[in-house]
Amino acid sequence: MPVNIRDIAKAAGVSVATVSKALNGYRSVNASTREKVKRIAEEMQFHPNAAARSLVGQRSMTLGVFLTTGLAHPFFASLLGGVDQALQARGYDLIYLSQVSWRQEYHFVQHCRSRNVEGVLVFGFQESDMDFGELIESKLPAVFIDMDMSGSHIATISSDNLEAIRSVIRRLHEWNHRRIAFVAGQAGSYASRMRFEGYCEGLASCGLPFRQPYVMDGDYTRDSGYEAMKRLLAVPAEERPTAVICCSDMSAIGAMEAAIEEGLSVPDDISIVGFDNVDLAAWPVFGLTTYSQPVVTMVNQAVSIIQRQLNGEAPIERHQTAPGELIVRTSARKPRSGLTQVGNEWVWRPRAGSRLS
Amino acid sequence: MPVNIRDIAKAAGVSVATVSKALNGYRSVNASTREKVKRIAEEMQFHPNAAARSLVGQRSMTLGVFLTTGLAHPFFASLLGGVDQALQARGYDLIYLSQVSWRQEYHFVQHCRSRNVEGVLVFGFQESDMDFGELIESKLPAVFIDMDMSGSHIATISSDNLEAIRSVIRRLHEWNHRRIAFVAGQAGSYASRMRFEGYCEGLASCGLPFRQPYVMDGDYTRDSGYEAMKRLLAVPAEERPTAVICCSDMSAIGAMEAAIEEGLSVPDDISIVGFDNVDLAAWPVFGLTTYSQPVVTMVNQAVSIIQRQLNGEAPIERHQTAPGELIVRTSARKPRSGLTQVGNEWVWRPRAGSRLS
DNA sequence: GTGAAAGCGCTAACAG
DNA sequence: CTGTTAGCGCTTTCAC
Repeated sequence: MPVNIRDIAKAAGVSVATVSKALNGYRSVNASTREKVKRIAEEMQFHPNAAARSLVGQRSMTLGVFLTTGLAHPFFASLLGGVDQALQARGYDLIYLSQVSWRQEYHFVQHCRSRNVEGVLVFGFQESDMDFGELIESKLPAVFIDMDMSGSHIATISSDNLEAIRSVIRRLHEWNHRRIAFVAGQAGSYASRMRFEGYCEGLASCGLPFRQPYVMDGDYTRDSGYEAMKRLLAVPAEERPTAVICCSDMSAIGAMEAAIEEGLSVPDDISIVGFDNVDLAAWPVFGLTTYSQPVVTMVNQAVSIIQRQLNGEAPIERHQTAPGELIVRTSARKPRSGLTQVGNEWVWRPRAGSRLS
Repeated sequence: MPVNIRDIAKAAGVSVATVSKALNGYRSVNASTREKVKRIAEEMQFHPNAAARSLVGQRSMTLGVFLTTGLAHPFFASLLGGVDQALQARGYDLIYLSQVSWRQEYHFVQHCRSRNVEGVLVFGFQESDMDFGELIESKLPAVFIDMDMSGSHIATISSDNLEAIRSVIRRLHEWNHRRIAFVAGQAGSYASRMRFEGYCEGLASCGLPFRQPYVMDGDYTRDSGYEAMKRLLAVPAEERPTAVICCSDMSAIGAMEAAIEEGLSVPDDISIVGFDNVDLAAWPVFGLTTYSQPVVTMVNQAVSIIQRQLNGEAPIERHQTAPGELIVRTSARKPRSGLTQVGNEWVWRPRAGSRLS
């Protein structure tokens, strides 16, 4: 049923070799025959068989995407969407390699090879309990997004987590916050580690003391944010943080719920900052002030890296970083009240309860 | 680098044909040689080249997934996750065909052919402005999820939208609701149409009158739910609905926000029911009572249909339907107050405002 | 500038 | 039961 290269060779009165060359834009074929062939191919709706192509050459024009955490977290869904766009623009197709295929007995890398996948993009926050050794040792080009890996054919790309949190702290400091807490992401995840470093550096650069009780474990989920906030508030009012930075929007939302449940007003009593800027963050109920990751840029860089690797081009910047920006909504903002200067210090003042909206 | 069928033929001291047959479980090959070949293949970590395989036979072992709406809506993300699981279990790979590839000049169907995709799964609520004609006319097996299509190689599968809403209404009726409103999904989407029918039938079967002002347009988004509720409440208190059924969880959440903003308590003043049971619905802030779609069942049915079609098996049930269930949380439940019987009728009684949580 | 032919890795006749 | 062989649709030398 589908038309193949021989059909169009026949129609154009040339050989299959010429057709192939013409279609692939080789300069060795006469301009006029090239145009003719192209025109006929167009007319006959010819589309080369990808299997045949990848069988002979190496180019399968497919990239694999491996999501360690699945699609439940909206940020990764949006990353996947971005990857799709980037690939589409370059004529690549995307094959979705789920975490299910990551079984000891199966061999992820072999799967990629058998599919002639040209490279893989890996993201998700489940890093610690996965073994990427085989992938790293293989010569399969891979880009890890917001993960910390290294190997000869491996690159990583991330938003500038360090500077992100530093800038958030600077901003909070400008807004007179002096007691700033941090809710971490999944233990062992690179992003969380970097953001924690940014937290420490940010505090230092603003001359604020680091206080262990202001650092909470988490795992990027709503529930972890909720629990973290409950614990943060379980101290005398004057010791409570006035601002909390969370490693994800989901945990920030959980934190917000907990704060409100405790009768606090956000942001007047306590400011909350998220990370990612997922759709949810913009909902009026949440109005989350959050650090927006440059998804499109990151994803485009990732795909470019793989392409350059495949073309054997210039030495690759092993670790690339892209800047995002703080989106200020209502969960953290220049305070109108709540923080009061007492002597030399800004302190938190309990206020009447208020509503989410 | 990767080992091929010839390598293992050599190692096993047999011909490539024998290896191929052994590996594909043909009964015509001696049990002992079969085992031997399999063992060696295992040892040498042989994985057949998918391109070669799909070039010769028809089986590419890939299914395409076409998401008309992208991944922003969490329900579709979870459907995609389900598809992935189902495919994994059957040894299929999933190629993600985004809406971007749906350009007039490109030809979706050709793309599938060139990739030797064995069949496609289509879902998303953007039906009206897409032209599936080419796909339907092609002999490419396709299953539409919650969409209304027909054609010789086309099947559709959906949750039982009609009965879903009928059952919701029955339940609300048991809970003494008499004024039940409906917030539609995207105009022209099959699911929304069916659910509206269910709404009408449900009302009728409970002996409740249909009132046009209780039917609101929508498009499955939070914003549309919010706006719909605002309009529903813009009437004298005694005419307001006491329960609102929304065609998605997102719009239900928007509706909830609007109700609370108007000083109503959910569910004491007004009950809200969603559809889909996405993760968000279970969050305590929302506590959404919602109709849970049987994602796993639907997706498995969809994949099975395609497989049977490929195997030329039994006539296919053109339209399959799967039952879901109402998940009762707090946004709608057996009322504790708020609705009061006056004479023969239950009426809504304004109450003091309350909080989301 | 063009074409004949080899071959990518595999499966499916067909012979033996 | 096993092996030989002819392709699947394409790209790529290598002659002409």
